[in-house]
Amino acid sequence: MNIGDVATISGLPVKTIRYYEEIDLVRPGRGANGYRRFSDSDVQKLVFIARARSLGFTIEECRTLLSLYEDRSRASADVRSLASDHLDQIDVKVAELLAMRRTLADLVERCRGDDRPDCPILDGLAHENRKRMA
Amino acid sequence: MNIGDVATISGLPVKTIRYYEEIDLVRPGRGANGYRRFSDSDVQKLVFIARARSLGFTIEECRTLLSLYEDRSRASADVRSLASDHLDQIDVKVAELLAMRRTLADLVERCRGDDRPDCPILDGLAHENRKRMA
DNA sequence: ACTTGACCCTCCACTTGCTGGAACCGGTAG
DNA sequence: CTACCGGTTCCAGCAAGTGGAGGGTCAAGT
Repeated sequence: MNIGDVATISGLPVKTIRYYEEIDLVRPGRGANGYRRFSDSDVQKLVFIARARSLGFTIEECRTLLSLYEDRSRASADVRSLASDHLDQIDVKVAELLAMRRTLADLVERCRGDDRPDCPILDGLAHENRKRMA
Repeated sequence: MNIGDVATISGLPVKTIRYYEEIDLVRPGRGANGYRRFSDSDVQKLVFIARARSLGFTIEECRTLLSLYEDRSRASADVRSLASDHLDQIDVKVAELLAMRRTLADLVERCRGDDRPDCPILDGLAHENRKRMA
């Protein structure tokens, strides 16, 4: 299969697939014309990677997941621990974002947003503003 | 003030402050010895930027916020719209992360995580898995 | 006066995960 | 034969810094 078809199937851009080859995530063969030839298992891998990436795993984590995927004698505990570490990281990120959201929403709410220069948002950014809770 | 003191006050790494100068967010003067000399207003700006960054504004957004900050005749509506756009972006990001979280948590939960190779996480990544909702 | 150590300087390379473009070759249809 | 789509390579760049090499400066202690 040519790279374009693989892109269609996996949902990954052509460029990204070439990049994944460059960093040795996949090793497609080559046809006589120099075109990459992707086997079914290459395609499988790319689909796998695309899913893992969409769940927020880094490339390195994907590499590890792939090697576990291909290791018929892996322990599912290894996979689980990788995944649940990642889950924790997601939770951390969500918490950070929600903290930002709270602060920012509070500032936005207090800003009239009219044509006058007076602006609690800028004031909040400029000065330590410990807001009184409720 | 020297860069180290500014770093202490703002909480920004020295390297980052130099980087901010490089991209023209601040323009400290220079002493005879070649050291950067930060005025109070430079420090103010950096504190401002540090806060804005910590709320997730990009550098370019910070640049805009700074110019609004320094524009005595700005309309607070401009600031408010920038901030509330950013708020929307945060919401999008949170929603994405929570979607990931749901999927991943579901996979993790279904994985026994023992020393056997059987693993719903890897299976989920490899095959389209439409999970039955409760 | 000399040395030590903490600061400061510049410049270059690297990070993550791609994305875009230029310049070129292969394959097929009208 | 000419389009035109698809494939190839390589080079550059994005955000937002971080790390290190290799050097200059300043203040204190001996």
